[in-house]
Amino acid sequence: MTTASPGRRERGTTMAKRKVGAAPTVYDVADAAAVSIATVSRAVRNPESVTPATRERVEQAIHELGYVPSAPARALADRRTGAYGLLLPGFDDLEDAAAPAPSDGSVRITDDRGNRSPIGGAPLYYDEVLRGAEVEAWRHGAALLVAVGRGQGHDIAGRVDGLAVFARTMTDDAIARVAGRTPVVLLADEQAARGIDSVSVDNARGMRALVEHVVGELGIRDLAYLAGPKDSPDDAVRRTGLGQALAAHKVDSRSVRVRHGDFGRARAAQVAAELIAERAPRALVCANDQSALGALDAIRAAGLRVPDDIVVTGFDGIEAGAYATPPITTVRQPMRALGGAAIRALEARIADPTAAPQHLTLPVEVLLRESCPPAL
Amino acid sequence: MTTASPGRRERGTTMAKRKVGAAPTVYDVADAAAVSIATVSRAVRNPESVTPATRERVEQAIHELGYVPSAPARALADRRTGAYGLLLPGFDDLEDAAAPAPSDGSVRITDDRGNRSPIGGAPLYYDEVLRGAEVEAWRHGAALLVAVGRGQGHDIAGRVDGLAVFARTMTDDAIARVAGRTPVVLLADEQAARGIDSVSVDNARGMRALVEHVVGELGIRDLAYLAGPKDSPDDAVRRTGLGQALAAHKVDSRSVRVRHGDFGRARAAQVAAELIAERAPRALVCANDQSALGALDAIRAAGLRVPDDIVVTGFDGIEAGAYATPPITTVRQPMRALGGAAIRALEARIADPTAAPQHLTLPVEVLLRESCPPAL
DNA sequence: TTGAAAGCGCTAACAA
DNA sequence: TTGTTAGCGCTTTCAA
Repeated sequence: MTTASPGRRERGTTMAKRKVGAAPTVYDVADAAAVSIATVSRAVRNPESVTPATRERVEQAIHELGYVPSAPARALADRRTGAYGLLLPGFDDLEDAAAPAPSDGSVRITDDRGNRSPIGGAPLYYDEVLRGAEVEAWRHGAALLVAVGRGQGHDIAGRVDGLAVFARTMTDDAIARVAGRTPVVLLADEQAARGIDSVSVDNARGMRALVEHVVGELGIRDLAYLAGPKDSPDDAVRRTGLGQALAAHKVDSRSVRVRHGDFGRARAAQVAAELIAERAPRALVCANDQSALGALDAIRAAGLRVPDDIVVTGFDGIEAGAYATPPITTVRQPMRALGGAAIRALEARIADPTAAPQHLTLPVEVLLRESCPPAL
Repeated sequence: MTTASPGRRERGTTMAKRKVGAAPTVYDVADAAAVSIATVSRAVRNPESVTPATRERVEQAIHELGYVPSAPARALADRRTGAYGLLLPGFDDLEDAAAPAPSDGSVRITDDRGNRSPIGGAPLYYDEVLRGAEVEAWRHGAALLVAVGRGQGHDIAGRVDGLAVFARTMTDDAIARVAGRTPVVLLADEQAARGIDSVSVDNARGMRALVEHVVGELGIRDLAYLAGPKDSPDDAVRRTGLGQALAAHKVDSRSVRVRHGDFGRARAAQVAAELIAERAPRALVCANDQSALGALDAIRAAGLRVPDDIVVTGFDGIEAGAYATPPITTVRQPMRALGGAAIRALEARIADPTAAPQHLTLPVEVLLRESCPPAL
């Protein structure tokens, strides 16, 4: 090292020249305000700890230089990043962001009749959770890092003070590893009996309340259930709620025909059509809204009316359900609240690392819409 | 400072005891593998630069300790954070994430008939952009930080290597300030004539192609336009496209009645009803999908059929449009691609800070659905 | 109230 | 190939 190397020592001198183009640092502010870097730090973090005059000078310098504190430097010194991570499940169609295809003036025209390019309902759900989490993080002065699950989740573990992970986006193993290093909260995982904090939604009670409405209020006892995939935990808990409602009203659960779909609209339409061909139930309870949309298709195709001939219910509260014809009665999940609660759980865990694992269950809400008749 | 202070010097000794509970660092790995911290760093960053034997030992130690590099430390040394920021517009209803309302066993039942609790279509749009951005960031080994616009955007400027900002989420002033410190790309801002990079979508051409289909292919010359708010830039460019299509087919644009809505479904239904009461057009071109949904409501209420009596078109490609009855012909925005392109623009800007401002316009796609009859 | 200086965990010269 | 060491920009004792 020869001469003009701008080592830390030299930066403090009033003569130090700031490298042009580089972002201003505390040293630059300190120089400009003729104080030490410690004072700059104090003026920023704890304005009361410096005299008004000094504070004024520092603020002035900060403004003139356009100084913004370096988050990494702060994080290193603080030993906390001030950021939380949210790990979303990945979908299979993540490739199309790659195609830049700049405009050459032509506009592609696609015949989408028959709905060949479906859009899932799931993204909206995650988006809402994300917003809830972001807002809550912001309230705590923290930022939110998002990642789409690619098994590991490892890559962002070193970037955050805590990680909220959606059920089934990481292997249990990977979760255990990460949880050993940083606080983790499991989202929407009702099976979360492990020693890890979790926040989920009361699927079972939601379905129970919905079906109790159909059976109790509407007096319908001839039901069918359009289920999700056989291995879906979500479907399982919803079905539990269904069973409870039936039991509460002394409806023999064996009288309820159950058919499995895949949570998708198209498959649901097929399954519902078969069910109706066999014999139309008075009410068709669907495991999710997408399935209910499919059921609507099948019922319409069969020349029957909703809710006059068949009452239909969904689950989730997706947008398309509200816009369907008729709008679908459903159970809305508290998506924003879920995201917010996840961040709060992380904060709590950081505040008390030794507390027993917390498992929070958020309440859902039944939304009555036109696919059910008004209470009799 | 007295004795056992684990200063940096001492950490390197083989006897250094790691503070329990704290995340392991390069020093811990170095101790365990009996190498220097530089070697650990090399083994991690550039495995080829160490001998296989050393690499093996280091990897072993890393695995045993569960070591994950500290992103802040890396960022500080590298002078880059390895993260990009995405600033989303905030909605007005951001407060409900606060209500935790833990389950007390009750489930609220709300009568939502008449769709009193609408969900906007916008979130899906942003969610898709977000995913596109996340995937692209991940491809580049970077993380994605999201923030919901609160005017400043200042808070995350120090956390990222570049910031993608949606139009109208920050004041021009704030953008200029941030842009002075870190690369910024404006999203979906077709007015972006400033010296800042931008990526937007070809709204005008999309609308033009859509209307050319209606006029040219379907031979409809009796149109009405259901516009958005009078001050909406999005609406303005779409209307430009409309005008171009009309001109191309020699339809007098004064013959096209224009009514302003607010991009929302309810208002659109009112406006469309008035329009129809006056005189039903053969085709109703709507400024966005939500408006088209409202138009559908009004047309149905008027006892008319779509597309037999009136052809309806939307814009955006939201999910609900595909699920409407009938499904709505629309222009789909390349949302994922938009997010991906934003990140790529940021990378390009970082690679060459002095290049002239880039303005990229992505092509859209027309989706023909049942609200338009098949080409004659 | 202010300043000096150590140290947060890592990278990258430079030396060996 | 490996080790030593000087920072990266900030916070925080400790002294003055």
